[in-house]
Amino acid sequence: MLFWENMLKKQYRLKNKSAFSATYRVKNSFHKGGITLFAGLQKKDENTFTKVGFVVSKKTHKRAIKRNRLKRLMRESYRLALKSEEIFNSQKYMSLIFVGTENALDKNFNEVQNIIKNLLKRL
RNA sequence: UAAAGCAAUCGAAUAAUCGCGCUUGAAAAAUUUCAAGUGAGGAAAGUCCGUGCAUUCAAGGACAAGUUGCCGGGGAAAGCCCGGACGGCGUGAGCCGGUGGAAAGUGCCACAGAAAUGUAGACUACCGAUGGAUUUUAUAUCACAGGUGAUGGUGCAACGGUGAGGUAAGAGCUUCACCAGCGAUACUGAGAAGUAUCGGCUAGGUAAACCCCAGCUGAAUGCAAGGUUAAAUUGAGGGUUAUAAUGGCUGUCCGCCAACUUCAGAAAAACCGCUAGAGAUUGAAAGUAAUUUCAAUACCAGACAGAUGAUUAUCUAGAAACAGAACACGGCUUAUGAGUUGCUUUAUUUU
RNA sequence: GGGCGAUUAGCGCAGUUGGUAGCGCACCACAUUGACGUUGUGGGGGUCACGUGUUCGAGUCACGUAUCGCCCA
Repeated sequence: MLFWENMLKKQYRLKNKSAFSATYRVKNSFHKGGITLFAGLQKKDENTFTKVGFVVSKKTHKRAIKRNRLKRLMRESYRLALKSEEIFNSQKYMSLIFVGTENALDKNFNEVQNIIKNLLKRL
């Protein structure tokens, strides 16, 4: 289980549209501070990777740079959480999706990091 | 020194740790690791113009439709750029301008006003010289014929304006002075146009109303264009290997896993197009300039749930603006913090 | 990435050759009623999204900007 160190390369990302909609359909979600976490089904096979997606919709804000900024912050927070092994039960799920909304747009890195840690705890 | 104008430039920097896309090489072995290199903008934006490129239709001519509109030059082209003319704004450096034709034709010009385009005049008004009538020839008189367009509390605009002469009253009245506008001729200029002289005295505005003239344009769809390869049906996508096929789910039995129907999805993948170019940087030459030509140098993003981030320290204006490539390019427009450089103007002070 | 459309009173909408901006609901006042509602009469409320231009004069014409919505997989 050493793949944690190299997490967030392409292969650990959620990619297919079908996979996204499948995760949404489980309806297992948590919300805090403008970020919503969707979790998929529990794993059947321990050897498969947990895949992650980050979403900030175009309706959240018009400017691409602000949406990109939030996605990067969320991704970095998740990466650091993995590295420090503060991930709790998150690896039991096949997929996770973080959805950023309007309230999270102007937050800085520390705030986003705290929110994401909190969300991971609650899983 | 202050306030302005124009042009250009920059678009925070350095170090450490962790991390990402792409390319190349090596290892491992079939997607991982290591190393090296490289990795957003002046607007990448808006999609307002114009191209290349691709597919489909058409292919000759004319009309229609659209579009542009001072002159010359540049440019692949452009609602583009440069230089000039004219007009407007500013004390000035300078800035702004969709700037052909209203004397081919049509429409419109509310309200007000006598009248809104027809060299008008019903009405109001002035005159009664000329002719006529009354009368006594003259003088005088007139709801006469007629003359006039100066007069009219209008209006954005009233058929050139102001002053003088002139007349019965008046009038550009081929009377005068100055001004405005129109036409012709001459000269200057490549041309737009400018200057001078002469002429005739008037021709309202609107073409971002129809229109006329001149120039230009095959039409439609946009890289999600389009091409190649592979696969053929899922219920959480794909690949490889191994094992089982009286198997799996369940403690056991029943039941379910075929097919059909219904519901919910999906039509998924890989490669090409894809970045060597109406390019970039530097230098030289031609030109007032836009721009063009020549030489040298290097190859400098290419993703597809979509790569540039986080932390710390130094620095600073104290965690700097506007803002993120998605086939590519030329423009235009809009957003933008703090500065820096050059030239010029105006004002003040000192010498 | 590409292509369209809309913006007028608190809300929903009209507004053609450019000439003082209207309708319905809502709101306010009065009348009717013992009171409320209904009904009737009257009234208020507008930067015509914003800016620049054309014109004597722009909701209307032209150009630019902003916001909102729709379509193409």
